[in-house]
Amino acid sequence: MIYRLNNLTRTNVMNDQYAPNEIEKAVQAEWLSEKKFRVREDQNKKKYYCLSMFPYPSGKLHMGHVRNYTIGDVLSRYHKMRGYNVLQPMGWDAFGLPAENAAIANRVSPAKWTYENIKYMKKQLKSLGFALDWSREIATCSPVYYKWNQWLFLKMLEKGLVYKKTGTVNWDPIDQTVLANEQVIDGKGWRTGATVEKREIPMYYMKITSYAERLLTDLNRLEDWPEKVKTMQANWLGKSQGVNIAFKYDLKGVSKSLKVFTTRADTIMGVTFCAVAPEHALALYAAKCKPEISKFIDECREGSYTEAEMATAEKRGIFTGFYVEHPLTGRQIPVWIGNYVLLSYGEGAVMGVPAHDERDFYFAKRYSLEIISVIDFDGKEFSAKNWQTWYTKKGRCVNSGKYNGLVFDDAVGEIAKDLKKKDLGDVEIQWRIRDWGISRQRYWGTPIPIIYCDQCGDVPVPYSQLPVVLPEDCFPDGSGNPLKNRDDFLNINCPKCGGPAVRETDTMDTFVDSSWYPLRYACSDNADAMVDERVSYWLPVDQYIGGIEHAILHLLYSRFWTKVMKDLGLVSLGEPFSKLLTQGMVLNQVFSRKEADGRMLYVNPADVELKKGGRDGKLTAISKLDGLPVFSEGIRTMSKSKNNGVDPQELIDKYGADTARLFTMFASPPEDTLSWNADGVEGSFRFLKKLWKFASENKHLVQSTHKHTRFEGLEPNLLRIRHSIHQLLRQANVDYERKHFNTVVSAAMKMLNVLDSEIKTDKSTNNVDLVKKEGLGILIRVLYPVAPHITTVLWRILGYGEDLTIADWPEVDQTALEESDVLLILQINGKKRGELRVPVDSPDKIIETMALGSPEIKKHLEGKNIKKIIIVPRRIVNIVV
RNA sequence: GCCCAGGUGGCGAAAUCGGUAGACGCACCAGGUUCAGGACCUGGCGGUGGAGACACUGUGGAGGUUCGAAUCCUCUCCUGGGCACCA
Repeated sequence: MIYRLNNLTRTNVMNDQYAPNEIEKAVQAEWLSEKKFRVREDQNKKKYYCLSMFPYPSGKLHMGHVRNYTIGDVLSRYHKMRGYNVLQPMGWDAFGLPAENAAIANRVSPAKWTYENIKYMKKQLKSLGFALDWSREIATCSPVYYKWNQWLFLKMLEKGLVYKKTGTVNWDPIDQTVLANEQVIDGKGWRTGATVEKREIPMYYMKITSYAERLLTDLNRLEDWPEKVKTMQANWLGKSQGVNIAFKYDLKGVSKSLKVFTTRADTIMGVTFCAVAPEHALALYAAKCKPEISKFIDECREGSYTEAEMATAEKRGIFTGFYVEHPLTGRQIPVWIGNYVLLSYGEGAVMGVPAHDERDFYFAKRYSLEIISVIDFDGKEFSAKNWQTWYTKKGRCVNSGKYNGLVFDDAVGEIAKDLKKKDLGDVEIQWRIRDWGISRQRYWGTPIPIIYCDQCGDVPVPYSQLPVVLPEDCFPDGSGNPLKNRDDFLNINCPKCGGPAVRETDTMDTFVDSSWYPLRYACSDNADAMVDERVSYWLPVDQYIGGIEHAILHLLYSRFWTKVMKDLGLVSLGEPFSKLLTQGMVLNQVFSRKEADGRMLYVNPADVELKKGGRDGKLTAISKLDGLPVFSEGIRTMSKSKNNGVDPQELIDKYGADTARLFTMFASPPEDTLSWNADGVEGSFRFLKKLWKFASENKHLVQSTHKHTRFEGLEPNLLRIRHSIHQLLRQANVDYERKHFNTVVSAAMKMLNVLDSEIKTDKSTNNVDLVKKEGLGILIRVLYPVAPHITTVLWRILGYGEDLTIADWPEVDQTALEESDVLLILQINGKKRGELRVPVDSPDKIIETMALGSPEIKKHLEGKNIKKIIIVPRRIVNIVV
């Protein structure tokens, strides 16, 4: 039977116990049938676009989702009550690797797996009662969505913002396939165990580097972004001013130069070697005649290419046999190949100054290269034996000829000037960020709209032929992209010459999908354009909410795409997100075991039992599934790959959505990391039960008290109660604004405590009812954004009003906050020694006298001289002795 | 390795500003209530000493600034996030 909210008669439901599942079904049914959260543009209202990062449809919701979407829902409902026109949409980041992994594991097509997951997770989201406008739902794997990925790709290609070059990937030599970083474990392929190699393949790139300056300066416009995120992005962009320097050399009689970039040109006289990346042309040339160099380069190819890997790997090198000429001294400088030099940073070469760079120092020590100190640190002794952290500090030049005595800025200036005169260098701005490689050698993604023709080369798919539709019935098996075997997809006539041609089989990075979905929600029903005028009403997003793990990549790519769309005249928007809330990760234990075939097995913590074993009583973890031991890997963010997610369904089934939401909000402030532990749920459930009981015991109130709202002549205890309620309301307001929902919940709990226990002791008078009615009305509204179902029912049944979703937010009554006296803390030397209640605004002189006269203070003052007395108004009297 | 955060009772946490550390909950303990309960009520609850009033001590660790520090500064340890193909 479907429970209808309007069928709940005013008396009988309140006689029952709190039954969350029935209440929630009824309330949700009404929200659905009345389309409560569907919104349209309304120029008369302030808009509030509240967006939570859309989920990857991995199968089930996990607690991270519940947390994320509850935060968004709380903010949406709060702002709606504050009078905003609120848009809160939802959709699916539906392309990606896990669908292919599922296909490998279960022989189900990624499409089927994805759509089934979406269906289930949508049901879960609905059961949590989020105020979502489902009419705008999008899934990035749908052709009506990804068509516009392809469309914009082609536009960017026209503008020169997309280009092709080679890039490095992880190559599994056995499966003959490209691996994601996640699929490389300790340098080995996840399925084959083969040592992974770096391989250069052609890829498409988006020119994010030409937007670097704007991405950096516009960070200043993002006033309501966390500082930490802006810092991380600025560091990622990595603007640095330095000097590019050319080291000349002769190759078979041809004069060439090795170009390096340095931020420490002041140390140029300390250069004792140069190092190039293993893929550098000079290295490859050297390898031609020396097999040991060739072998070294091959060894460098082993392992994945991630920055973390490169930075932690042992620094190794080999001499190329070449020398280059120092641009200022003319000295011959040996050129080495270094496994720590990145081809993609600058031109793949660095100058080595072992005395003032830690990495160069250890490299020089290892290969017995010369170490020359050229910086003086206020006379501190330099030693070529052991590294000191101060060697990298800036100081005055020494051992540097004409530059001796110059400080950093002057030295760099002079050196750059001299290099420029010789045409061997100049000051230069360098960025850390690299162009965005978007090609993926995978099936489940947006097809890149390019056709290869023997006659015409790379030909863009004509706009009229978009979208290039991805066949949905492929089954990846882990050994490469199945599109390569789909002749119906592959073979096509060249749009230019009409001759036989083949399609590109690479698909796009899924970060492309998520770079513009916030815009699409404004106009998801428009089949004829990527965006339309509704975007200018809803965007920018007023509040974006998502995990801190997206602080850099997703948010940066999204900012980049928005700027590109602006430059293409599609939107007038400069930045997509006005305010950002970065949710802390939800963590849980990770348990794993290495299987006999070398693969990692992850066991969900719910399936792990901790047993005290052996004589030492040590805890061992046993998998309940097979009775065998598993090992703790510590606590990590909940993820599918580590199998440590917690399915919220059990919680919802047992306690209801309101409790799940309330508990999640109460557990900690949104920005904090949260280690999952469901122990406190009972308390949240108990609170809602207590609220229900209190309301049902007092259901007579609302009808019985007459409408007047005058609170004059209240008894002192009732004045105190009103004081507490309004103080708590004020606190809750502050906490809603600063998004500390845990203390909003505790304010609501305190309100109920105040109303329940303090009034209980009084005889019921008209005044008591008046104060209770007001207090409960405030409590219901304060709690509504967090626990919308129970409050919706109480609001209507108690007769406060029909529709809580649009009720007015309660106002703080300033007169209720007035106080006649205040409690001061008495301290001696900052240590609490007593308390003193004084009338508000007592003069300092009187407070002083009273404080000195208090018995506790007298006792502690014996035999001591008072030096001074500090009075902090309304707080503290500190006597310094 | 580099960049960014965070460390407060047995546990989650609170403390808009540098001004009573531990609000609000969980767990636990004591008592009550109930035929029963995955129910409810009352009280206690950082540590040490003390019968008690109370005293000392206490916000990862070590220093510092201040009348006063969880909060500011320096160093250090630990934990988490990111490091460009997980999303």
